[in-house]
Amino acid sequence: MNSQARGPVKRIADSTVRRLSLYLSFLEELNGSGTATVSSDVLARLGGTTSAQVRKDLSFFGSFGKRGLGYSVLELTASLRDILGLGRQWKVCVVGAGKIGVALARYPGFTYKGFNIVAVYDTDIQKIGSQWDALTVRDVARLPEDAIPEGFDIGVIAVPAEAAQGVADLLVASGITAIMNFAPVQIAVPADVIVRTVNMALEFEGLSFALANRAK
Amino acid sequence: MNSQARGPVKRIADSTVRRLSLYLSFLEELNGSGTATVSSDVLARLGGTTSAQVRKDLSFFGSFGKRGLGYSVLELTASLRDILGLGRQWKVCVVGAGKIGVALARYPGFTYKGFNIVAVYDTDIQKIGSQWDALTVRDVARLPEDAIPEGFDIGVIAVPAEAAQGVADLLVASGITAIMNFAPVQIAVPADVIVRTVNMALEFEGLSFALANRAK
DNA sequence: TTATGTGAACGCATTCACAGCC
DNA sequence: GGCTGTGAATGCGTTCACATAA
Repeated sequence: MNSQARGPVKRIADSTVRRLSLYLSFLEELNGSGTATVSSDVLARLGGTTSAQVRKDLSFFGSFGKRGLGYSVLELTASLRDILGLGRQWKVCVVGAGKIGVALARYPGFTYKGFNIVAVYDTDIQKIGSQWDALTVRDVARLPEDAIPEGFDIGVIAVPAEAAQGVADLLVASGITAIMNFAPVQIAVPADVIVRTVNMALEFEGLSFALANRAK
Repeated sequence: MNSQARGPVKRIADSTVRRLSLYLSFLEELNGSGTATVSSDVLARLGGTTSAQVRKDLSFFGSFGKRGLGYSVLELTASLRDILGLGRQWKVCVVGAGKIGVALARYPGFTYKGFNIVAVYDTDIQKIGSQWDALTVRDVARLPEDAIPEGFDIGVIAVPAEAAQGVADLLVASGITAIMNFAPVQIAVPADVIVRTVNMALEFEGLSFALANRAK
């Protein structure tokens, strides 16, 4: 098989996808510093893993390197962007015009990576109509009628835990099939809807566990 | 072996710790609704896993249930809080008085879970001295001299990517051995320092991958 | 010689299945 | 009878080791 094969044949592990994202960020940095070529060994060191792991991760998607030489930084960057679906723009709508939404919108490289926040919704009558950078906060009741014409790809849940499931139901009913959930609860959705939950409480509790159980 | 054993004998998988945190959140909700007893099966359904998984997760730390009956919600809550190191208060200092720091400080249940933000630092002369809820933003240069007397347990990195490694070095030099990193870069620290990185870009790229590669 | 690509071996997390106790 | 606790079996991600190509 020669380079540029695409489309995973078997299911790809989450851990692999996370590492691919990491490799991409390193490649973009290397690009900036004018490096033309990298080896799996260098990428491994940057990512805290092994060269075999790097090569295996890439091998699921094709052959991108040259034996004896390594990988072209430019080409591998392009391949990874393609693999991760970053070759296109995703339209993101955010429900909940609070702190998390603001942090997201201003997150460095967010738009750059192809995630465009095109709409913001809230239930709070105080917030509806207010400006939010270039966007006007809309009434969440309008979400179902907006979703199709505006072509939202991803819905972000940035509301308190109690409201999260209701928002998820609304997103699903509006035809949105990919959800990023920042509320600290599990949400239930149909099998064909993709959900990822980022739960800061879990992260801190993991740190707490490590602290409490470390060898003194 | 009877109930209340403690201290993991073997290394515990990250995935296990995450699930324990999840179970705890369910238990707290059950507590609120006055439920006295749960089975591993109920916890499994809430967490999207299997009853065997729940029992196995708990078994690493002891025997907490009654055969034929299930688990006392109250007792298991207490045990999990203990296991996760949430029985005590952790003193947290945040470096970077930006959006993420604000989101953190106002995150529901953050203080409740035992994480107390006791200091905030920044390099920006504009921000130093300003009020940040009950706290005054301090000059990051003061961090090393504050760390020991104020007893910081955890340092939070909430600065841009470029500044993250420098802050990490400063935290380590100040004697802080547990770091929560919100900057979208890997940071290097000595082996005895615990680091957890929360990288929102990675989460979104994972969603993008799932979207791009899902069966149409 | 150097570094990739990959089948095979390995180790660990998950699942199974059932003995043990309420 | 119901549900826990756990050794054993399974499955899967990681690591190894080497054939392959520049």
